[in-house]
Amino acid sequence: MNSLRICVLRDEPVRGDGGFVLYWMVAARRTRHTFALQRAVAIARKARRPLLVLEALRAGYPYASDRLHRFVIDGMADNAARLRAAGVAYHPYVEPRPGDGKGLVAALARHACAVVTDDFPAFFLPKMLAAAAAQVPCRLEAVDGNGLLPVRVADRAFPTAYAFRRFVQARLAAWVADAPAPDPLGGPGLPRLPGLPDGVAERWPATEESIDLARLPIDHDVPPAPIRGGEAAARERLHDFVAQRLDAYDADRNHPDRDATSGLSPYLHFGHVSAHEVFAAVAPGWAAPPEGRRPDGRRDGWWGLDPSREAFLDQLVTWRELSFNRSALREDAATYDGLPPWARRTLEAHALDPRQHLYSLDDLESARTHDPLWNAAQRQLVREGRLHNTLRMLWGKKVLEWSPSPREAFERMTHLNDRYALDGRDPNSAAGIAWCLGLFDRPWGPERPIFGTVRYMSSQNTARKVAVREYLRRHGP
DNA sequence: ATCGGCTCGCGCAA
DNA sequence: TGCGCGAAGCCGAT
Repeated sequence: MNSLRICVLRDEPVRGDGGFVLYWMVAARRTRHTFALQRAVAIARKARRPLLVLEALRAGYPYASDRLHRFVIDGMADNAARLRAAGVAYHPYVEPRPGDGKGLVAALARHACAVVTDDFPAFFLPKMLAAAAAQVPCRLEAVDGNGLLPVRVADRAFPTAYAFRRFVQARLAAWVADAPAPDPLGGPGLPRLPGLPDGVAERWPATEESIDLARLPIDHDVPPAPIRGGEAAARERLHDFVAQRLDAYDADRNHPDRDATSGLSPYLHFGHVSAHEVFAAVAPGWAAPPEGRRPDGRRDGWWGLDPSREAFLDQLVTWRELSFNRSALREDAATYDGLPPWARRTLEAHALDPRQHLYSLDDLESARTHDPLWNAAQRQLVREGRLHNTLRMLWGKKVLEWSPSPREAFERMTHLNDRYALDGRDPNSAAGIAWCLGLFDRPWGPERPIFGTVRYMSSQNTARKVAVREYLRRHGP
């Protein structure tokens, strides 16, 4: 495991007299293909101490809802089964009320040889980690298992996919070779942990899969999504995609009426599957581009694979990792102010243009606009927790067109996506939205009202280019 | 049906 | 300094 993956937040020797090594799982919520768990196991083996995995879910984080909670708790059931079978202590904890979990990590860390956790460059996790670092009295490491490349491998954020592709193409082969262990729990067993430190289980009791979400102070107006979360569902989804849909990905992925996308985004977001495992399933044995291929930033043919695999890997590697790189290196990544200067310039020059349709956030949230295709997209987001890629672009463009200002449009899109999308609050998802306002894109003439030179899209043209009849029917009122 | 122009910033070649 | 090129577009001319 490359040292760029490990961020030492508290640099102390591993305590020989600790009761266990603590892995505080917050982002890579899985037991396979995970650098963080692998690191925690390695420290525990060397110290000959048990491992304790704490998987926590707060109640008071932004947008906490039945939907997001259900998905994470599904994953906890998988992790519980796997870890308990491997003889590793596992403590799943869902906060009953905001703040109740305060002190749990510190209470465990007092007895720990060292603490390992996940490094995730977005949402409230960096702040939570910084706060925890002040409470943990022993060695604390945050492990970056987000992507094929460590998120901090570059020292700058890239402005375009083209520029990032050049960078990735020159380095990817080496990083692909440095993959996490498929099963970090394999090999010699660890000593068993006799029990949690006194008082911990009483004050912070373990959560059951059957927990009653209705009793939690979270947003009950966003019901669970129609898909199950967790590592097992993620793996099933991955293998189903590779077997059933990958071959037609290039031809079908942009067509809302065809069931052609991978649907892996929510699982990647919650760490129920790793980018490495997805990569290995899609491009088994891939080690390097064809002989003599230059890292020129071009998309086609670089991998030496068929067009469908190349198209999917461009999503998984170029676009996803571009957004993680941006999220880790730019403080303003998740804000309107983080848009490229040309885009802000042109949007603000048109901020006061008259709007033909001006909707309130409530109109948008309730899918009450004059545009049936947009309403269908919004209903898919609200009902299913996802939004087809092709329509997400159109969806965002129209939020810009129908909002009082570009800044307000950005806030609304972020709100709707973070609240309803299972993969909201993720760098990749956030970049997909910001793209609608010019991020990673280029200007396109002619200059238009509201958009300026930001790329324009119309529902009419979208419906002309791709079939949406079935989509409109399925996501009708 | 296809084509060019619209427009900006970059990386590289010269 | 010039040039080619880029997430998925749009529109009008041919």
